[in-house]
Amino acid sequence: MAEEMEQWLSSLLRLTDEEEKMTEKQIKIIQAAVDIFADKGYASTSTSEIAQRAGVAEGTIFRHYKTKKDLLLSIVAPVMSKLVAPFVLRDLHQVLDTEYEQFEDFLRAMMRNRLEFVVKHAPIVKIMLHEIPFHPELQSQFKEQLFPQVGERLKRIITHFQSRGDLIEMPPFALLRMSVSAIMGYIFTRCYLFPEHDWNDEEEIERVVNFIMHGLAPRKE
Amino acid sequence: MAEEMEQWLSSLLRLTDEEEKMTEKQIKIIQAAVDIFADKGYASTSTSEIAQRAGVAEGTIFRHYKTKKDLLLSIVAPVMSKLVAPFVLRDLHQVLDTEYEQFEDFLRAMMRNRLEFVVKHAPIVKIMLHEIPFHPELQSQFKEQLFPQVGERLKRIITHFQSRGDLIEMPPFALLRMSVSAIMGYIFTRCYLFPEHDWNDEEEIERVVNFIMHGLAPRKE
DNA sequence: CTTTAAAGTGAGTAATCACTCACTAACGAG
DNA sequence: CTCGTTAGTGAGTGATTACTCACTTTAAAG
Repeated sequence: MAEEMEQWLSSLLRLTDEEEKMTEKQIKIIQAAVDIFADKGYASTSTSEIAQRAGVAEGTIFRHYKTKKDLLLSIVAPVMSKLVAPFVLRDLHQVLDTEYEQFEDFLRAMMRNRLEFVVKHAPIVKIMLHEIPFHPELQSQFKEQLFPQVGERLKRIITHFQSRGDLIEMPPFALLRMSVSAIMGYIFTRCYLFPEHDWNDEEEIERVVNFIMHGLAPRKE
Repeated sequence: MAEEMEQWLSSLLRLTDEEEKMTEKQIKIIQAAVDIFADKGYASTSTSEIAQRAGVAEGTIFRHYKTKKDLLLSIVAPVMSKLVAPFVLRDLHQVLDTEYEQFEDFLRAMMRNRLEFVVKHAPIVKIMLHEIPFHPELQSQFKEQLFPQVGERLKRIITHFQSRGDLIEMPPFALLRMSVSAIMGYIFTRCYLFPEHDWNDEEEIERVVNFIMHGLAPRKE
């Protein structure tokens, strides 16, 4: 448990330096693993296939990663942290509680930012989504570490705008859920359902933001 | 291909009679498979484990299902069809193009109806969501058979209310996407993210419907 | 150059995999 | 009762699995 916590903290802290002190072959291994995991799923990918694709002996994989699951976690855990990093880092300049004058500015920035991230790391995010339900280590990282912090933080932001009269009276969790649904709905459709479609991101972001703003505005009269 | 089509049609037609001419042991096999598939995922479930949980010899599984994948498909395919059946059956009395006077009545009915279905078949829907990306047979059933029909049908419904001036001017696909996002967002949160939470479905449905109606209403002034 | 530790190798291993097959049991039709 | 078909069995099979280990190669420091 202490080891997991340490691992998670370290992966959070090194946000910039990726593939830092990795061997050439180790990078090849990661690339091959990401490719095949995303394509066939973790459980039906064999270490021999990864080694083959990476142009490496099978033993080399186990020199760097104790087990196959270790390889998976070393791929997924950092991205999982980074995916929610903007919500958990207190001193991040981009998204701070009071930085945005209007809720819609906050929404726009957040949606642009996270969409960009998912587009960039699409295969790993796909692996993440598929494997979280089956690996207790990832589940606990999500349910115990990430969600409470992120949820609390977002709830405070929403309550802020709500108390200003910008949002309808409603339990903050429900407001949060509907906002996130609308945003994730687009990101998911855009990146996983129809990645080939010729999307106009700015236009769609505007639509979603307007949808949320009108849908959650205080009811007039 | 013809065989698949036949299989899919037949599974669509027998909407009522489930476990019709199944042996006791065959039912046990299906139940065990659903349990373990939902729990550990298809790929990391062994046929021997299914047999053990079902209290059956391993050979019995292969008497009824040619392969392990055959077992999966016989579980997932029918539910996949039924999940979208209300949208594809032309003569279904519950949800017809012109039956609902208001768009919000349509939304309410649809959301209630599909939520009930997902609650009822939660484990199989979970299996479905996880396995669709990795099995071309399921993918094609979704992308080529189900989605075009359902999408077209829903688009027509939306266009209908749009032309009446009930919905904002916007590409129907975008309207559809945002409506579905909001609805699925709740169903997903309710059934998979926090199934333990004490949900008040009627209240939440009302929230989501209002969210959609206000978010997609024609802009005043 | 020498030393040393880490990186890389690939044959080997026990376990497990999906699946087969020769066989028995059950059971309704004639 | 007899026959034929289907349901059910479980030991057996070859392939594949994640992982090990004794070994070689690489490379940087002294």
